[in-house]
Amino acid sequence: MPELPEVEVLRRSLAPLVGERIERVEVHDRRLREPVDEDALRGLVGARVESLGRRAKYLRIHLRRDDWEEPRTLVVHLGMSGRLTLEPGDAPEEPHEHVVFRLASGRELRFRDPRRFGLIFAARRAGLDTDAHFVHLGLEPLSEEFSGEVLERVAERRRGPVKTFLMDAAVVVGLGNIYATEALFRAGIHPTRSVARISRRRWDRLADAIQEVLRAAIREGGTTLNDFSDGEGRSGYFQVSLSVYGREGDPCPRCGRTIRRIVQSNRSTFYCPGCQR
DNA sequence: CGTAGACCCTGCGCGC
DNA sequence: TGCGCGCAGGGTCTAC
Repeated sequence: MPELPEVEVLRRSLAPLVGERIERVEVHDRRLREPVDEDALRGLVGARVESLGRRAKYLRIHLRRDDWEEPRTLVVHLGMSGRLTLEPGDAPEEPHEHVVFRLASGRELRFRDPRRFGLIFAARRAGLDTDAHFVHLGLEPLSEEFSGEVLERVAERRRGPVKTFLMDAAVVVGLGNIYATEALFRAGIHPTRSVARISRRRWDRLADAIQEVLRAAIREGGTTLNDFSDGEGRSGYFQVSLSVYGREGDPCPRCGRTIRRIVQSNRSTFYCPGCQR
């Protein structure tokens, strides 16, 4: 469900969390991508939310408590079907609500995830980037150091199709199936093209296309295909701006040729045979 | 070492 | 209407 734009939209929508204090933690089902460490989460009671961050598709909720020697961070990954919402405490419990944080204001932060590919854990904030979940991650695409030049340099050590390359978090983070697909359309690059056969000019175009599509999606509140919503339950609108993703058989918005679907590494890829070479 | 494929899990929409 | 199948926005582990 969520790629970088959706997690970023979620992060921004949860601004009202800042200053809140955790009063109680309920773990209803520990079976997620990794078993939930119930004790570690309950150890967060009494902590106050200081700020909200993001790395790749991971949301980071930074916490402080007076008697802690160092701050901790609650890390949430939504997997394919996860949702994190801030709700009034009297809202009815919904299916698959695995973890619920009761807050001092009476509101609740609820983590719901039907498919249970998501993840939630607490860690010390210091050195978080050397945690096993983060240490291997590649470039942040919306950062200063991201460019066609770096992409090209990383690609020198790699082979295989560019779509697979873009979806490898060791290369660049935050791009999933939708935005990797859309960025390639915008850059006019065929998804099966080998990374060894992409010119410097096209790497530049691709880096620009990645940043453009991510920024546009954030602006539109993310992509809601089925069930994405931000922390306040609002849907995104970027799905109407998708050019090729999910549009097999439709005419290409640019040239009118029929959009095709293929499978790469077990994932659907959509592209225009006219515009992408 | 890097890459391709299977796998984790539930729900939904489609065709019969 | 009911059922089986294929598919879904992610990440990790294994076998080459």
